[in-house]
Amino acid sequence: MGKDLIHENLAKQVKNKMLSDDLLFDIAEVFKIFGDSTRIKIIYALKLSELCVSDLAFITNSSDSAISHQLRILKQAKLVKSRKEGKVVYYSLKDDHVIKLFEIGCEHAHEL
Amino acid sequence: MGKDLIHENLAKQVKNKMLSDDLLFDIAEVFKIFGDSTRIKIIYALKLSELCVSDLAFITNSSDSAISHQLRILKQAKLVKSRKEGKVVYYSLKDDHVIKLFEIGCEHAHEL
DNA sequence: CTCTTATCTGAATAATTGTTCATATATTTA
DNA sequence: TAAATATATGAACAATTATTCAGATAAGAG
Repeated sequence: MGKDLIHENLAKQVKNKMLSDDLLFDIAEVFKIFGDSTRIKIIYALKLSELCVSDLAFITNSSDSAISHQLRILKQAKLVKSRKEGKVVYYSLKDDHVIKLFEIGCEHAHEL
Repeated sequence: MGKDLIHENLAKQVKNKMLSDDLLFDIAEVFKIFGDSTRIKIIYALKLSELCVSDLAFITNSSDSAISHQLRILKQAKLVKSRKEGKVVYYSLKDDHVIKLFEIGCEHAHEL
């Protein structure tokens, strides 16, 4: 027999309706990407304009290296895309989802 | 003189338009809360129904203690609220912002 | 070709964080 | 009052992660 459940029926019903662990994990992963100050700064900056690594380093007061690392993470998460022009790599937001997510997070933060 | 900037005007313009560090930090904090599998499971479960600690522990296959810790974090972040009825504490989502954020994150995760 | 510049990368470090375990608090029941 | 139950809490531990530093690529300039 299982543990005593206070609201057995309700709890089992909810458990049956739960999304798959894989999907829930992926959802958490998306949010994790947004959950870092440096990356949020990058996202907000890219919301304003396409920018290269050293621009972003200047804008966010970070090192080129730190920004490059974070851009790799953002790119792997398919939140930004890049194009190369000579020595310079230009980054921009991949789609409107990113902007929507940012804006709703922003609204919530305002309501603190 | 400052560092050489590749796109001096553009970078300075964007930097001037940046949100305050405090606000950007708060935005990142909101997302950080969503960026954990256990908490995402809790949020999704509470989207379906008001639930108590042990219900959530059962639903998420976690210990009561782990859930209690996470609920404290969610409550401090003003994402959930609680009411006490005897020995039992019932948790629910605080507002629709939480649901909206979850759903957009969900959409993006689907598009992987 | 050589030098400089822009970006990237890997390893090391420091800091943060989620879970567990033991225990505490609060409330109901016997 | 004493026992049982639901939840909360603090410390310790393990795992993850962001940054730095040194150095590696890649591309243009001289």
